Amino acid sequence: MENAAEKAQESHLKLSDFLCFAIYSTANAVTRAYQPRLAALGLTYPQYLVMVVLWEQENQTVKAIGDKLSLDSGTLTPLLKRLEAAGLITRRRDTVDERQVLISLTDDGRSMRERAEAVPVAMGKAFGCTMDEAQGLRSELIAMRDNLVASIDDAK
Amino acid sequence: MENAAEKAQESHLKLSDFLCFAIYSTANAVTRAYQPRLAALGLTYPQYLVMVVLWEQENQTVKAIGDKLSLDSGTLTPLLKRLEAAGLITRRRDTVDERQVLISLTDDGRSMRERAEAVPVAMGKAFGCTMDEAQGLRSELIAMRDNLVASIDDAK
DNA sequence: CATAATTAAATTGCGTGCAATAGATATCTT
DNA sequence: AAGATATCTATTGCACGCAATTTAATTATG
Repeated sequence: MENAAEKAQESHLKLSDFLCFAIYSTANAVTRAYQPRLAALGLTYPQYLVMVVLWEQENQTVKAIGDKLSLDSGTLTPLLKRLEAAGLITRRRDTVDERQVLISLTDDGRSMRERAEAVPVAMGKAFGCTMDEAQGLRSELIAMRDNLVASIDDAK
Repeated sequence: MENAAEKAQESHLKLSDFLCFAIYSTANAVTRAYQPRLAALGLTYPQYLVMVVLWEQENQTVKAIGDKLSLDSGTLTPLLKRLEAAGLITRRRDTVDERQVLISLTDDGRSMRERAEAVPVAMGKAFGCTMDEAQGLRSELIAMRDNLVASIDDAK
């Protein structure tokens, strides 16, 4: 038989209670769920996110894309090279500030947007929740994410 | 100028994408936030999850751990080998059913639990939400994850 | 104006995730 | 009992994420 102290400890380390794990495993499921819907486009989920960002606004720097997606150049540089190799984007140095690399859409990349419209429709159904639930959940997650990010420097 | 149909598609596209992205970017932030808190233990976040599962119940098969964490042997086998190399677990074939590999804790792995108690406490603070909010969010995410997983086979 | 500090992107190295496959073992079917 | 089927783990290959470092270019500072 366990004593009270051990029970209290358990309540902290129970996997089933972990909000973190819920976020982690749901994110993995999101990536897996996107995969068959993106297969026709030949995109991975992170690549799709970059395309969404570029469909919203062309001609962005790597830095600007990274800020929007919270990804650094270590992740983006090879990913963008793959999108370039696939003929969807172009990469060129900014002539004004040569530290920067400007990412633009090719005609193929731009025209893919139409075919991509079906993806969020299918995913919306897959989530199986109402628009209101989705909005509520989204704003709670963003608030939590910002709290987490703010806490990281303190913990170092 | 866009017509009404295009606008409707766009707004629907953005909503569902943002929920997916909120989950995705929050999960990335979770991993980054755990990192400094797990550094003292020498664990990555997925490794920590495996240890939590084993602290709850010793002597589990790779399959059982994988079911609880929704990870397959392609992810777990190398991860478990690293935990073994770190002296935290042991791996041995089940003599009754030799397809299975049983994972157990070493004394070092078992005793790490005490030091790990501080981790969920620190993370709880980092999330910056009440227990009730966390529980509510957790159950919503799990429900959504299960919907997503169920939808994957349909989409293939 | 020189140089120190900052910024942007690329590179390196490591640890996931996961699809696809292989190999060994166990179970089912007839 | 024999062959087909299913299960479990390992392996291979690829694409992230991210810390740490490097290189090049820009800006700030004395």
